[in-house]
Amino acid sequence: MQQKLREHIEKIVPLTDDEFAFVRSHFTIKSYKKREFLIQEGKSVKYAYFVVSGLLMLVYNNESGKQHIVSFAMEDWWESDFLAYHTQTKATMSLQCLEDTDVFCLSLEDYQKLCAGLQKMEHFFLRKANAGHIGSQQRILSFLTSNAKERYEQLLKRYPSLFQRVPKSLLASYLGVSRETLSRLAR
Amino acid sequence: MQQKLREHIEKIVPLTDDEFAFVRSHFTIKSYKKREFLIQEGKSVKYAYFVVSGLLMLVYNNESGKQHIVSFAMEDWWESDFLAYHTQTKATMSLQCLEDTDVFCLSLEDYQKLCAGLQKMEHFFLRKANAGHIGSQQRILSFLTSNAKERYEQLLKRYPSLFQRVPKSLLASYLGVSRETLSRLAR
DNA sequence: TCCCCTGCGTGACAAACATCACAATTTAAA
DNA sequence: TTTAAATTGTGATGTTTGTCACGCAGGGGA
Repeated sequence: MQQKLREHIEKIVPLTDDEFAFVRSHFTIKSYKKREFLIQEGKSVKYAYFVVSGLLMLVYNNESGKQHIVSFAMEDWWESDFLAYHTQTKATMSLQCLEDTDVFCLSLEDYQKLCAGLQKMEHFFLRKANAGHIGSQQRILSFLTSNAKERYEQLLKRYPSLFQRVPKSLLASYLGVSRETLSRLAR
Repeated sequence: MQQKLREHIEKIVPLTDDEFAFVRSHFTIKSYKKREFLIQEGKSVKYAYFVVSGLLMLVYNNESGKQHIVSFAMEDWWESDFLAYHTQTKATMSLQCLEDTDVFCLSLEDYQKLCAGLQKMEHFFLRKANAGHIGSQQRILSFLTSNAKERYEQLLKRYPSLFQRVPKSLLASYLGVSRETLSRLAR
């Protein structure tokens, strides 16, 4: 499990054993069962999470109780309600397990200590944040340029494994269409 | 003009005069006229830009020539085709002036030198990247949760000045609706 | 001055999509 | 095993939005 984290970081910045020991000391490990919540709307957000195995969804529930999936987080992804995390405010979104999931947890304080104590890690997180920003912008672009069917096909192409792992109704909620429409598209 | 850049950075990390001189030495200044391009689709992306004054739009043109606005960049914003910039590939988007605009330009090489030479600046860019990521995620959320009219009202509320500064057809293109639909909504 | 281009509004119609209702099937829990 | 809940497909219908067409007003350049 440690190894997973180390390999992930070392794709961007190589670490000595001592450095990794330092990094490692800032994280805690937790395991969650399917349907459990890592973050609940309205509560404070203690951690950012690195997914070792399993699958999470980041969900926003609007006033009328409709759920909108902002993101799926699979193996090797970082996830949190980052707005609430960084500003230390209450979560507006929830982070929930779609499968049994193992994560590394990083508190904001440890995140800051880690960045301050090891420039490599600040660099690592900068790269991750840039990638996250770019990824979100691509998703915006797909909303601007593509209709439901095209967005569905893009998702299918990019994350084929999702179609085995999550119900179609959740994919619809990620794509921004009703489950009925998605069902009719997938033909 | 220098002062603008310094104040912007110092909102996040305080700098000594020497440090700012070091920072400053990595940037060049350019001025563009309305309708000029800072980045053109298909060409390489030399710089990330910090907007001192004026207004830019980041645009994606699809195969059929329809234009989609990914982002407006006003005073104090950083903008580029960040995917092409960071990966040193050809631009898939264009960055164009909507008003006469003054910018600081930062090449990727200078960006890397700046981050490596002054941890404060790596920290600064990390904060900016996180903010950018969070901002994009909010925009995704507005696509998921809101119809055209609601997105229009959110934009109106958040960036009221845009309505004086850019034609409605471009706002439509940012919101992901046709200019006709926007025209009918705004009543 | 005249003219052309841009921006904006609006009517008519078509396409995309949401919603409601119901049924069939699969999955999970008791 | 039995029962309840979750998942999926599909028809009918209404709403939202896009597309095409047209007219009008204002501003800048020849």
